[in-house]
Amino acid sequence: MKITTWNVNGVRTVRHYHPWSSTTKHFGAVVEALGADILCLQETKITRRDITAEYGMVPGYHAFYAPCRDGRPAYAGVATFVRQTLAPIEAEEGFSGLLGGPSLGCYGALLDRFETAELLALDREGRVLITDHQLFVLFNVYFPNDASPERGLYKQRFNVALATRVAAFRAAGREVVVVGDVNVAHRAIDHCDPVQSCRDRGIADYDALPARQWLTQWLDGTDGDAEAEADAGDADAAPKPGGHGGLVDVFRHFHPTTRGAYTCWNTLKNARPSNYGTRIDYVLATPGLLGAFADCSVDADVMGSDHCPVSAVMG
DNA sequence: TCGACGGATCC
DNA sequence: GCTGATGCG
DNA sequence: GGATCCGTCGATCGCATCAGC
Repeated sequence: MKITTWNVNGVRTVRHYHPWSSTTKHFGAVVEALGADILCLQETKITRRDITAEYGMVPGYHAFYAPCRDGRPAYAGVATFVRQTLAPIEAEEGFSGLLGGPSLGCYGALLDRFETAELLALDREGRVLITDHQLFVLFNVYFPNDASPERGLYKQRFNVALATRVAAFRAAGREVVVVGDVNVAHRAIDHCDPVQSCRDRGIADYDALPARQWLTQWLDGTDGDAEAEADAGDADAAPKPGGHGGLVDVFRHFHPTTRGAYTCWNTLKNARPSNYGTRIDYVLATPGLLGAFADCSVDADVMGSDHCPVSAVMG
């Protein structure tokens, strides 16, 4: 089974580009050509009104959309396509449970630690879809960009809130996969020019950026969510299935030293031909699932966006 | 990224 | 319809 | 003096939408 994540920068534009520009006229053909069993798209930039049959009824797949709900039609939005032969048990739009529609439960400390108004503000930009695939719960996430200080703060709050929901599933014994555009180049190896990045961000060390520190802590399992804190007092306890111990960056697990494996290139700088990019799109999984994965790859030959797809194969 | 520019260094 | 501006990354 | 190197700085694109004509 193949899981693919791709920030498409507009779901209605991908079919115009290589490798399907000349042969592919229909969005469904692009989905089929990608060959994923579960396809997670970010930055769909489409409103519910504009989801025509071409985008909403893809042959062979169930389609789930979470558009931006704050009034901006061309902003953010995620979509998950699941091959009908492995239909999810249930799907949830957003992560807060406050957007209405079906719910997967398992909110843990979320509503205790966040005011409803803030949760809604974090969840109404169309950044999260959750699907239950029995073996695991899948989060399709478009994490916020932190270009301005205000958005940096928003990103930090979003990260904590989302991690809290993930932790709630894990505390209930569920395995979890989180895929999407994390908008963080985790380590220096994930950045084409770490020195320039430090200059741009006004930091002395590459790891000093708050979003990078947060990702490190999330992967280490020391991100301070409520369930993790509860477990911390029980240090001798053996790790339980779906329990803590962080998340695994599946690409780095299989390719720990590969350099230049970037997933995003700045269009302003025409940076893709020279591979002047960053690795900010990830497949993250609970350690209990690691044995189920066979590989994870960066599909840099697929054009049509400033990002390329990342695929993980199970079984 | 690219180019332009300025300062430091070398012979 | 076309054009230019805007918001976003 | 003249050539070269290195660090810094600034400009750059593409998509979706909307206002105005």
